[in-house]
Amino acid sequence: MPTSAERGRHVRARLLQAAAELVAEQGWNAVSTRMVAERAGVAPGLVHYHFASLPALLTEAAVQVMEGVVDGAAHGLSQARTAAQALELMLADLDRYPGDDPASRLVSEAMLASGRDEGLRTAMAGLLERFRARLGDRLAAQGVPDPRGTAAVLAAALDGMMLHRSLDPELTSTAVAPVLGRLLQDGTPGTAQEGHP
Amino acid sequence: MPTSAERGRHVRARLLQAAAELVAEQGWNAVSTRMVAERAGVAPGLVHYHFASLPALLTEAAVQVMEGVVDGAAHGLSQARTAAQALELMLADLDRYPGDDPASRLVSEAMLASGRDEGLRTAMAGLLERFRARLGDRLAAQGVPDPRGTAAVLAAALDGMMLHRSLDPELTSTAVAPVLGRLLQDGTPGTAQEGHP
DNA sequence: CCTGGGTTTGGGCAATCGCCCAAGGCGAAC
DNA sequence: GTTCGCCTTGGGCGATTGCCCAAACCCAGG
Repeated sequence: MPTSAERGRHVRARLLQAAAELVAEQGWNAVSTRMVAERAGVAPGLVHYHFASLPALLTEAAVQVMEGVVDGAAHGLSQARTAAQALELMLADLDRYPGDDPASRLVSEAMLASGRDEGLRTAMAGLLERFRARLGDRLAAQGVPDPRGTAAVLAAALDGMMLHRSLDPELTSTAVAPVLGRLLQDGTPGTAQEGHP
Repeated sequence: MPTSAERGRHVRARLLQAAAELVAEQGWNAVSTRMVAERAGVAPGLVHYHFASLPALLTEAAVQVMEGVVDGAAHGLSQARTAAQALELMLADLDRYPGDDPASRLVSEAMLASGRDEGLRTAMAGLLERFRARLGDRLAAQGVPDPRGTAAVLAAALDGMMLHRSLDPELTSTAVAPVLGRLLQDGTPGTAQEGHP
């Protein structure tokens, strides 16, 4: 028999999940408290009992989902034994998040909303930094030149391709794999200029 | 002395510009007809005289701005004489659109809104295709391998870095230049796998 | 049985929303 | 001077918004 406090925590979790779904479907600032309550199957007033405000609910919901995405990608990455394998695993993630699925949209919506919400911005910057660090460590272990800078560019490229994919479904992982493979090669002196701080 | 039709066109143009500014500042679906009218300095009712609906106004405003961005970048690109120069020009554009400026935000907002607006989606897909084609032609003329695929990845990487830059200001053009430079080198057989359709 | 604290309900508040429309302003054509 | 057509105004419509709150509810502890 669950105590009332436990039932309350369950309702809170359902509100968070409903909020994450709706942000992905309707857009960050098209989500209303009543929509969230309806999808969660509770009365409208409950939203402001469990959360201080609507932005606070959306921010907590987005951060929760994105932590799962980053940790999932980083965990898969830790099993790679070569640079090519790491790239292959990252592109598998690109297929898991095609750009028009709920998780991808949630991330994109949060990225834009972070420009107007300071708390969300710092939370997301922390997540990005964590992902870069793990990816950079993996690249360094494989002897990739400038692992830290390469990780930053690679992370950005993945995010960008996620966005572009919804405009061009042919931007598949097999299409971009040979191009990105060049990123992981040794730099040929003279062609690439120096200057990374 | 401007005729009334000419004054009408001028008001229409002001509404478009006000809409573009507000989408960048407040987000796609946080813009209201009354906000646009106020910034344009006209009565609220005028919005629905010049435009069929609010989404129609926002879509036309966004497409207009993005055409300018793409044409500007493509035009600058056409002056490059080497692959390294082309990369340099593209990174200069990255500095022009740091990710938290009005134009960058407008593009990002439109990219997300395109998932919920069919007309906007096709318009943006056309713009992306146009930019890729020009970039691909330029890369092909410099002997870059797989110019078409490289252009697609490069365009996505630029968009992604634009987004990441607002989370990490240190992601400057000088930081990523040496990394991206490797993309333009000849592929070393054996390291990059085949498979581009 | 009763009391107390956490949870839940549903309605109320003022504000804002997209869209509409009757009415007026105003230069061009006659 | 009168008529015509485009442009413009400001208010009104019903619906929806975030947030609030009095009251009911539920269950464990005394």
